[in-house]
Amino acid sequence: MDSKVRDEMVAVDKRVRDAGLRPTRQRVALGNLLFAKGDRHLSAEELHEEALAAGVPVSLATVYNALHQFTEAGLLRILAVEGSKTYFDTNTSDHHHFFIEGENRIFDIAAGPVEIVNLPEPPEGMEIANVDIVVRLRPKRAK
Amino acid sequence: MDSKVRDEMVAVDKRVRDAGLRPTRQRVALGNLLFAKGDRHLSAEELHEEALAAGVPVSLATVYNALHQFTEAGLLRILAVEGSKTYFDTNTSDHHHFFIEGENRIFDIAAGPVEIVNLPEPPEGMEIANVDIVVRLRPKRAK
DNA sequence: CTGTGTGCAAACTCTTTGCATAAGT
DNA sequence: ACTTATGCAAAGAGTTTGCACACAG
Repeated sequence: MDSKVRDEMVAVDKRVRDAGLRPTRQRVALGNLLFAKGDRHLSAEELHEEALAAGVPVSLATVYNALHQFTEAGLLRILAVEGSKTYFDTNTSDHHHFFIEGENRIFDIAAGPVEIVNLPEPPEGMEIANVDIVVRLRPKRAK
Repeated sequence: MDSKVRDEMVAVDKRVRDAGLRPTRQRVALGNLLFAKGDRHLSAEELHEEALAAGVPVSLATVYNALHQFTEAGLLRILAVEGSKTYFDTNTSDHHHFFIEGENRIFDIAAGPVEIVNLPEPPEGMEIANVDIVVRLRPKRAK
């Protein structure tokens, strides 16, 4: 194994530990799949399949557990898209998404210049947790 | 029955008819519940309960059917909020939402001045169907 | 060792479907 | 009459839970 990969695994181990979770085989393996390749948008089932494909025989229930624990720890965010499945985003910073109707594909909008103006104040006693923008796309129809 | 209510029911009948749907008792009754009171955010189950409470013994399957048919006809929109339930919005014009974490409550952001600047171009061959902004709120924590 | 995590299967929730009956045009 | 809609119950998808066994500290 080259040193870069090993460093990543050490880093994931630390992230999991810092989140107050035991760095078990399964959690570290899932963490590696999630965090090693940049920003990802995954459902539990997709991650489960990836794990099996990677030779980590983790159960689906454990994948759900890990995803929720990571989310509580701030390592993941849940994406607000309609549809039956829950998607998790490995990028927890403020950024936004394109969503392709019909295909259930999601990808990031480059974070840079997008900005919302004139957002109203939240009601008394509430504060803004975050702002999600979803730009729903459809195939351009022929003229 | 006063003339205003009767006029509303005639209008709903026409909306349903214009959508290419037979104005059956159930669809008209559901349409009235949906459209008579301004903008609403409802799940299928909530609408079902309202219908029963209003003395319209409609089945849950029919509520789902009607909601989807109305959505296809452009009379409703599906809200993009995470969570297991699907919410339907009776306001189909471009507007945005506050979402209260934990309570699953949704309400409109006054449409007026909110604006997004510097939204990137959609990828080749795609066009924007719509843009949803969800502002997630949480209770302000004491200082 | 001790306690937390995991895996399995069963349970649960929300939604959709199939088919006989009822209602609209 | 003819066709489409409805209601019921059962199936389906996604997710969660309970409990015995395994593993990390």
